[in-house]
Amino acid sequence: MAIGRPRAFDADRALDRALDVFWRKGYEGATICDLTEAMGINPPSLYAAFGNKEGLFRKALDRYWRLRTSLLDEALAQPTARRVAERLLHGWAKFLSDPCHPKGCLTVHGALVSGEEADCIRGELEKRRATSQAGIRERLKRAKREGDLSADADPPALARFLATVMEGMAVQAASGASRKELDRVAATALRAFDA
Amino acid sequence: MAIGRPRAFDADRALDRALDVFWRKGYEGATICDLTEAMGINPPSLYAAFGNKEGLFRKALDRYWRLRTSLLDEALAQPTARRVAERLLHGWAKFLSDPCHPKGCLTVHGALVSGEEADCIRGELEKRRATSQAGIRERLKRAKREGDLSADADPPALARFLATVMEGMAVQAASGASRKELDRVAATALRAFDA
DNA sequence: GGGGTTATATAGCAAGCGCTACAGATAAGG
DNA sequence: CCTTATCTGTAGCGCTTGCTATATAACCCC
Repeated sequence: MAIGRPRAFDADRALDRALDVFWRKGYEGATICDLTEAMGINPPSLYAAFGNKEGLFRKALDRYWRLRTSLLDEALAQPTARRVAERLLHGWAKFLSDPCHPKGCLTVHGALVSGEEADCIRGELEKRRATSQAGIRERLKRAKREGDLSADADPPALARFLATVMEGMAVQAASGASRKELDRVAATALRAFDA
Repeated sequence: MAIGRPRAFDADRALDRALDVFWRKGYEGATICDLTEAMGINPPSLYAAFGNKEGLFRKALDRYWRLRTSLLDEALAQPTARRVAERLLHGWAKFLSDPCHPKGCLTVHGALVSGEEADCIRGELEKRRATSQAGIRERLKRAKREGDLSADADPPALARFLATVMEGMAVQAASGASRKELDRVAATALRAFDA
């Protein structure tokens, strides 16, 4: 055990609470007061454990990203491009409307608008979304090489399309769209694969 | 001419400047200082002319909405559902990447995240996006009645799909997507109509 | 020119922001 | 026990926010 007075809260649990607040309010919308209240601690404990607001956000983002990445990986592991797209969009619909956590997508919420001080956060989120899109693109390239995607298909364009639909679905979810409505959007988008 | 000292600035021009700031920074990201600087006036002039920050935003939003509505109306006036969707998405791609104004869509930017005080703004923007979607839906219903949309088509689902793609495109545009990339997304989305 | 009315510029308010100094509390090592 | 090290709670710092009190300037009507 480390020397000194031990911390009186569970850092992982506190991080989950912080993620919930950021998820609902965005990076700038979440105040230190909101966060400490949700985490059940006082400001000095927060700063001692996580550095500052940006550090806390980055650690919470890592937790969020694990959720999102597992979703993505599961989809990319499907055997065909069509199955990948299906799993991606319908899994996303389920995720966005899951009652266990706030509606919408943290990276989309936080990435759009900000005062100047949050520019680096916006950059970070943009980077992560680009990474996701690149993962889909590479998977579709492979599908084309393997022949389960037609020879005249355009993997980068398809990947961007899927990423765009997912981002749009996040906006819809944040505006109150239901699971059923999101699934219908997903099904409609998938028709672009059948054409 | 009204009695009293005349105002020394053009309210319409000032409103355009304010719109530009809100468009780039969002409702909360735009400070009174940003706004007054861009508008070339001092705070008391702003408050005398527009009430408060929220009032200024609503008036700027009305200007923005005129741009967006004219785009929508032009698309909805096309003779067939397919042509409507084409015009909608490609017009939107052009709009989002127009170098004459900031990238992205004001209603999407402002609508996602906020501190509590901006809740009513978020509600207003949600309402406007819902209105747009409803306009598309009604046009597609008409197309179905008129027979240029197949009998098994689902106008509400198609309208939601189009709105979702448009919102996703706004996110992409805000993240730096080019006109060409957005047009390719639009083209891919349109394949859902051909299926 | 004087009175009334409205805009302007300066300057600063109260409130909320992210963050921290400080003192007290709780542990380990001696 | 005392010392050292770390965490906790209170209280408040400096700064920015949206907004405004006040005094002055510019216009119309008489």
